[in-house]
Amino acid sequence: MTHDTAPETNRSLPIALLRAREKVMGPIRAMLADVGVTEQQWRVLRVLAERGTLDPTEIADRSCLLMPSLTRILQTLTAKGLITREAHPTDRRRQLVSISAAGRQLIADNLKESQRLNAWLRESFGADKLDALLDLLNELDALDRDPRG
Amino acid sequence: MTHDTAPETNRSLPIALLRAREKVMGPIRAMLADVGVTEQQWRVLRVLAERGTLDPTEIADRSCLLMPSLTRILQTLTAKGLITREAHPTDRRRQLVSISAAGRQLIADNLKESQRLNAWLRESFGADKLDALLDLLNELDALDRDPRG
DNA sequence: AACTTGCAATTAACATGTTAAATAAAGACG
DNA sequence: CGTCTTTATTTAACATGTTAATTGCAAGTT
Repeated sequence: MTHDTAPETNRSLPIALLRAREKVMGPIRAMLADVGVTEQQWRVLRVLAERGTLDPTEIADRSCLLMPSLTRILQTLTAKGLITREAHPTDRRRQLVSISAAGRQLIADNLKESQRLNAWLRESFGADKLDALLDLLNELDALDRDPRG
Repeated sequence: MTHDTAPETNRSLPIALLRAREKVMGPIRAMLADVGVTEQQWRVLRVLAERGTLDPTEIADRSCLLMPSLTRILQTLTAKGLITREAHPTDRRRQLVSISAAGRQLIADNLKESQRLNAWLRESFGADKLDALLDLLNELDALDRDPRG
């Protein structure tokens, strides 16, 4: 039975990544839903809390969002009062985005639960396996050559 | 410096999964864009080609899509002539969905390129690491307990 | 200065993700 | 048989993903 078919979805990396992500994100989304922010909004807030004031391009890069999505998200976060935006002093094309006090508070309010979920994952899945998985994923992401050769 | 912050996004599993998925999907999306189907439509077609006639609920499960998304995708695929839908013989709530000849042809047309991309990944990333990664992802997905304990 | 090129951010258009509610039909049950 | 509960699918509403086009500004060139 070696006829020419596509690989089983079980061994398909894209789908395996999708399923794994769904497994991990479910509880996090549930937590965030209570506070009224989405997963992506949470990512943006965390990046801003970690790195301080940034321009949208760098936020997009660090939070793994495309610019069009980020544009809308920044509008939403501004409307919610969780971030502030100011003009760049020397380059009028750019903006500078910062997290607000309310934004920091939102993160603080959810930090413990977030850590609890992380801890559960580490225990449940195994710290060694989790680290191995993170290493493999980061290595995969580091592959920079294009598959068109 | 052990002040209480969220973990760096570098070691955040959700983001690592997202980045890895993006790395893998980029080339695949490029291939599919030439044919005019999206990644999700491609997943549905592949599941139908693998397993034959299925009802939407099982398609959703196997292709990792939510029912509302699948509803729209099935409409699109029907309009494109890539699938056919018929009423379930005994249960009028359900449908039976099958891939059409044109759908099979589309898969056949892209199978070689799809396999080439897979082969590139195996070589570039390493067959051993790829298998280890898939195993870890599947194990993670198999965790079924809820983190609310 | 006028022109060209490049970059940052937005907008547009369409597809999907996500949750909740609505529909319709099957099953259970008194 | 009629009612209640469950199941399969769809619809609604809003947020994001994705690609292409657009706008406003910066920088380089002649």
